[in-house]
Amino acid sequence: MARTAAERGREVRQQLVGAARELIAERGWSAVSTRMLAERAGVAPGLVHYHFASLPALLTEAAIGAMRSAVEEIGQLLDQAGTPAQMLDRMLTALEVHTGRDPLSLLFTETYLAATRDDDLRAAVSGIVVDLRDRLARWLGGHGISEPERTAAVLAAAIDGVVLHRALQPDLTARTVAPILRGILRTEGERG
Amino acid sequence: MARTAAERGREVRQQLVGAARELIAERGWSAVSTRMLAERAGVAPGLVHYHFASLPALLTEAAIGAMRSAVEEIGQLLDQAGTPAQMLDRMLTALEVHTGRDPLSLLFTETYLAATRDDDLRAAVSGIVVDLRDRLARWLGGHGISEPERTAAVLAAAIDGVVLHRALQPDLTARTVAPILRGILRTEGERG
DNA sequence: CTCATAGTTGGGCGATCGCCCAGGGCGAAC
DNA sequence: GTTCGCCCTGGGCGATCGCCCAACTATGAG
Repeated sequence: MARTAAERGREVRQQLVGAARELIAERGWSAVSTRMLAERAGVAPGLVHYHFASLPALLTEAAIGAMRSAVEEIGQLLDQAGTPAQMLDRMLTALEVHTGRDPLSLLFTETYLAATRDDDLRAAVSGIVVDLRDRLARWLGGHGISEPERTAAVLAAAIDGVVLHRALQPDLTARTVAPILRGILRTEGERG
Repeated sequence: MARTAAERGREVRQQLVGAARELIAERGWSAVSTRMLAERAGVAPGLVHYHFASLPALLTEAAIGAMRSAVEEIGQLLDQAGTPAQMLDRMLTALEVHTGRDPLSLLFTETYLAATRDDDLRAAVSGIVVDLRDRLARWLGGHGISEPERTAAVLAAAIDGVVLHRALQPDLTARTVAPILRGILRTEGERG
């Protein structure tokens, strides 16, 4: 088949993925319908099931893709940071954009929840989280933090928790959280 | 009206609330239907709209009630704990029951998300979280912890984050988390 | 006993759901 | 110029949705 038609096809597919990311955040994972997706993407309703095997398949692809991109961004942030305290500050500053009610935050939390009800999604999300945790642990270990694996796990969870709470408590800013959360990072010499 | 009939009515209403708590956790907030609720509660479908103004009203009452009970339990836990470290241990031990995929954990996270899309629910949830945060802050302040308000906010968020992550990472046990999270608790003398 | 009232029943309303599919458009291959 | 194959259209399928309501039961008040 032709370049142009195939290209338009790819573009439609990508627009559906983008619409899915928006709508999962706006309405919630299980409240997204095929017709809503088509309208948001500006395409005919039938196209959803042409490009994707099912509605869950589209939602899963959209969510997993977004999570992979986010982990990649955090990975770059790690490479640029010098000290652990600086890393935490940059991480929280980057998080400042996410009010907890922004599309990306909500998409992530929705995906966590949906993953508890879908085996394929759970495996994919779990893999991504483990990947991030391991990268974070390696970085922490290389910068003198004791118990890097457990610290990385708790730090990742705490940050997600802050985003979750921030949706309801807007005063939970990076500036507020950073000094407290820094207590998690203990160097080898210190004693907790 | 009679005692017995009124009592049976109250009982039916309570069974619907209980069914709502189960089903929100199992299927997700927006995937709970009136017919599912009636079947789970063992009552006729029409009763849902006899006892409750709407489906969201039932879900909201169920979720808010569960959250209030949980906060009350944590309050009692605070009264019984001696030192901050002991309090954290007891809190995490109590949390051990919640695998992150248990009904209560999922109900809470579903409620957080639903609250971002419903003003009434958001106001109610926000009030409960603030209440818990304040009680925790008062306790921390009274036990020599510096910056009790911010510490309480971060601690509450971190614990919710751990529960969220535990749904996908079962190895995130209380034993693993406690020593790291303890770093958040700094006494007045210490320097972060 | 009669009436009023609260609780209950089960089906019906229009709308929407996921998914499907017959058929049209259209550039590439030959 | 004909054929092929991919992309796309839009309506239809049965099921389910939230909500409603006329009719029925049961029980305390008069």
